[in-house]
Amino acid sequence: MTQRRIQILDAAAELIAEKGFIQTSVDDVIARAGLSGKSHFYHYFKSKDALGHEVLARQFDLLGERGLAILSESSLDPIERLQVFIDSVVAMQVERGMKGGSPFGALASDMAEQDEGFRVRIARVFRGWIDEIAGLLSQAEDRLEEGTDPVRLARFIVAALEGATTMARMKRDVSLMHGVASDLKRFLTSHVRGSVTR
Amino acid sequence: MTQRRIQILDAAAELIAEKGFIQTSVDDVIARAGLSGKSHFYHYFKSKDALGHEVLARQFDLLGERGLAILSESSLDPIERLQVFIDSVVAMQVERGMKGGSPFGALASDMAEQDEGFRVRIARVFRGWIDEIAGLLSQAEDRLEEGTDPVRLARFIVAALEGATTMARMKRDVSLMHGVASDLKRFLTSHVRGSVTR
DNA sequence: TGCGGTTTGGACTGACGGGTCCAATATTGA
DNA sequence: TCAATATTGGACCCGTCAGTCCAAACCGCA
Repeated sequence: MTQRRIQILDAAAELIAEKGFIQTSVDDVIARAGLSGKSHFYHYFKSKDALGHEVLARQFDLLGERGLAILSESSLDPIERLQVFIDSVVAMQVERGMKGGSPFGALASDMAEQDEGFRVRIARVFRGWIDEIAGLLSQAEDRLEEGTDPVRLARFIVAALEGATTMARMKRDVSLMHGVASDLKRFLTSHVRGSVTR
Repeated sequence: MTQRRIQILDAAAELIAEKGFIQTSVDDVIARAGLSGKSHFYHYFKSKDALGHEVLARQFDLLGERGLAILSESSLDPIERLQVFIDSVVAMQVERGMKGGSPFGALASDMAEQDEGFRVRIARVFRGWIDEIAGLLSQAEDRLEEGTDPVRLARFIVAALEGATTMARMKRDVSLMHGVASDLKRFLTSHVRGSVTR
């Protein structure tokens, strides 16, 4: 029951990451999940869109968990944690062989165009990450250079990661991903008081 | 003849920017371009994919022109030009009311998934921008901080702009776009010798 | 063994989209 | 003016896909 739902969600997540939402047919999902018969699928999900929304929500949870695990690793100070976090986003993308969807943007960019509900949902996901990172930066606020706005810096970090992932995906270029990430970390430290900017 | 082709290309570019490539049907294009009858369309284009490729190439040319006009504005020094350029990317996105596709990435991210040819083409487009910007940075190499790699910096700039556009589109947030752009300019100047980093 | 319900398979429907075809209409040139 | 050629309109074909429906298989359970 719930078992099966998860099976379907996993299969769908994979396919959506590979081909995009529109390009993924319900039949594809069924095949990948190893069910046969559509009624089976429609027994668990109201519609393809409903599935999409759930995949997105789930993806967010999974990334959130993974991100949170790092972002709350208390043996490191907030700034270091953030750096490890950036590396882990890179690692996730490399893992997928540069093929998979970005953190969420590209994965879901066609979803966003599909209906307004998706767009709002994706926007919320971005917001979630930004908030998490901004929270971490705030923790280290006393170490930040005068006038550094945590939210703004968080936005920049997420934007750069998002863009790097999209570009790396298009160019199938792992080194690009690494390059941007390390520049980003340097950018981050340049906002930290007393650290050597280069 | 060529006139009509351009009409079709313009219509298609609009629609693709709004809805994505897959979501745009040939009938949509025909309606927007004011033709009636499909044969008319197929008289000018071999297939929908062929149209897509041409739109992409054209978009690149148009952006290239616009970008080049700024990037070669000789009354400003290279670094200033680059800053104006960043602003103009922002302006383009704001113009489209945060709806349109990013410089190209999101606009075409579903294209990329559609067929390998698109992906390669989009990758080339990114490369074009990076090369242009890197060239400009090289011109000012003597003013850059020791050890700054123009290509790498150029990649970072393009990635950040790309990501900012995607995020801004999802969140329908103009200020995000501006924020990232100004942070990016600050990042840029931090690589220029003797400039005040903040 | 036989009766209730649930799970499963897969045929089917209807809409939509890409692409073709051909007939009608304009356009050219002699 | 007339025929040959280029342009136009739109009906049509075919494949795909979301979503429905029903019949068969499978389950307890008596």
